[in-house]
Amino acid sequence: GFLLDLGASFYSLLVIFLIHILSSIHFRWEEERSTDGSKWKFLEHKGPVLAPPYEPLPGHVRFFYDGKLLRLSAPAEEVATFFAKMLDHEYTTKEMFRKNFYKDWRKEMTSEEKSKITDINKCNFTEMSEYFKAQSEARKQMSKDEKLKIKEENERILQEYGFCVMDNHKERIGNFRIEPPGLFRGRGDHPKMGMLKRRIRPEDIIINCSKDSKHPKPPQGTRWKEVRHDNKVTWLVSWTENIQGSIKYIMLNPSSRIKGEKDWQKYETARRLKKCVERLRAQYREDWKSKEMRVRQRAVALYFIDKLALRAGNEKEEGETADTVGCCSLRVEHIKLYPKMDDQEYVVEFDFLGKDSIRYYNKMPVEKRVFKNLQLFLENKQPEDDLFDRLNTSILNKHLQELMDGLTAKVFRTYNASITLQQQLKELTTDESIPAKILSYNRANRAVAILCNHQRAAPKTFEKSMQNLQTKIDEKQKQLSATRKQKAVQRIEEQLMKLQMQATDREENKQIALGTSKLNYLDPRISVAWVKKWDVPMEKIYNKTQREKFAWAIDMAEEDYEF
DNA sequence: TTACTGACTTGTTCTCACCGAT
DNA sequence: ATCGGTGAGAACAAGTCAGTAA
Repeated sequence: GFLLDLGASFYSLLVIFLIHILSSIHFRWEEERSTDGSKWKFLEHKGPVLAPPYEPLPGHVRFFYDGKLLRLSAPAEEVATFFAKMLDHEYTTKEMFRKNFYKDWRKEMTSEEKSKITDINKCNFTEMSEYFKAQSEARKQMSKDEKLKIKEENERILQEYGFCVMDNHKERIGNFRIEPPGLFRGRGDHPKMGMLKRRIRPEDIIINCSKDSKHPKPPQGTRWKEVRHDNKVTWLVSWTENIQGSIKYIMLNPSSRIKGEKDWQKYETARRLKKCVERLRAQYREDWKSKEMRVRQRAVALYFIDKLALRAGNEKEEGETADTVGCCSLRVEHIKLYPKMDDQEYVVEFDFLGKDSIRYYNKMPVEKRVFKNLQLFLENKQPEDDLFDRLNTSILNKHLQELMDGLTAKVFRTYNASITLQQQLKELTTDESIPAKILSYNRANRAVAILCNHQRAAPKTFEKSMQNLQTKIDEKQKQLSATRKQKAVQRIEEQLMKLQMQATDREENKQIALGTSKLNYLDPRISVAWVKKWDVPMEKIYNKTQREKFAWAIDMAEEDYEF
């Protein structure tokens, strides 16, 4: 037995070794990964591109306070220009925005300015605003030559700062420019809107690279805050932002090995969930009956996360951010229970602001047991109380971790999104023309976007662009009826059909955003397999950037791939 | 147990270059 | 040559989740 074991393990080792060699030739995302948690061995880069220094306004651009001309000091003027640039936005009229801006602006004023400027409503920024509008107009009017110059300069900067070397590969960096100073906007009803986002100096910046690399140089006469060599993290540059006090990073582009591998891993975790999801579902249904309140809450929350693809819902510090919630942080005021609604029983109505203050509104019939539990959770509570008062994301994720290695709340979103795409593609695709297939693909993608509540405001140009398409369709139809020759008829019919598909697609997509799910939730191998199976050109599904991001999947997946 | 930090993913919206129509 | 619509990419905000300190 011992010898047999030895023999068997020798052969399996050999096989693993051979596979390893073969794959390392073709797939850099399958190169050796270390087990000690280090993310790289060698990292060299040129550091960030800093925001350009402030250029004072020309003398003829004036600022008026209470109708009188007032010359501002450079620091006060700079902050004033941030406001002036936003004058056309609705939010500069919001009380909170103006209040926060004014408070931070005053900090930049000289004592003389402070004593003169006492009321933001008496400030007149219109000349500044007009000046910036004229500037951007002038930029548009530049000659071809001038534009080319700028383009070449940008390209040069990209070549110099936009790449790094990580281990044996030259990799594209994601955001190598430091965010310029400006006024913080925030999304939704944000308590900090209008605050000054300060300029980031070299002294604020931490550089991360390997010891044996050529370290990036700070600009003449300055120094970095720190240069460290931490290969347990993937970022190249970091700094602390002053609005929330959080850390911002410069990291690699999604096309990089390190991001691609992580992405792959994410979908592999979701596929492992697929294998045990029925067991987990049986488990939480059982837990609805538990005698422990915390277990029941956990089970109902998990049911929502699974069924409705809700986010986990961490607690947030009050007053620091917009008031938004996810599953675990739902409050009593966010749901309504209807024992009967129309012809359905036990309906739960959800109405709350989720991530980015996007509204989530849904009515869903639930099982009686869930309904009864929800009634129980609501007992003796005020609207602003937590629905799940015995639960938070940490408790939930610890529980999930016990059920499956690597399982967290967000894996359910990935799993449900990907499995939905696969099912929908199977259901919707028919062996018709390419445009018809693409419509089917987009419809499958749409089903996922709806599940994940990826809405968008209908584009401003929507009606117009629908009209344009319709005009084209009408013309094509006329052209068709005017054509006699068989060959030509067929060609025009095809063109017409393509336009009609496009119109349907656009119409159905009016308020749905496909991008987020495509980029973050759908296992790209499903799409790659579909493309191969139905002979659809890859470019119809993924543009250049997406093909780069999903290069690993394009290489890996064959037409028989199953999520 | 809770608070807090750090690293990383996910999200919307803005901007601008490109391209076809006029 | 110019114009306007459009898609891609940039910008940057806002989540998730693990780890550590209090």
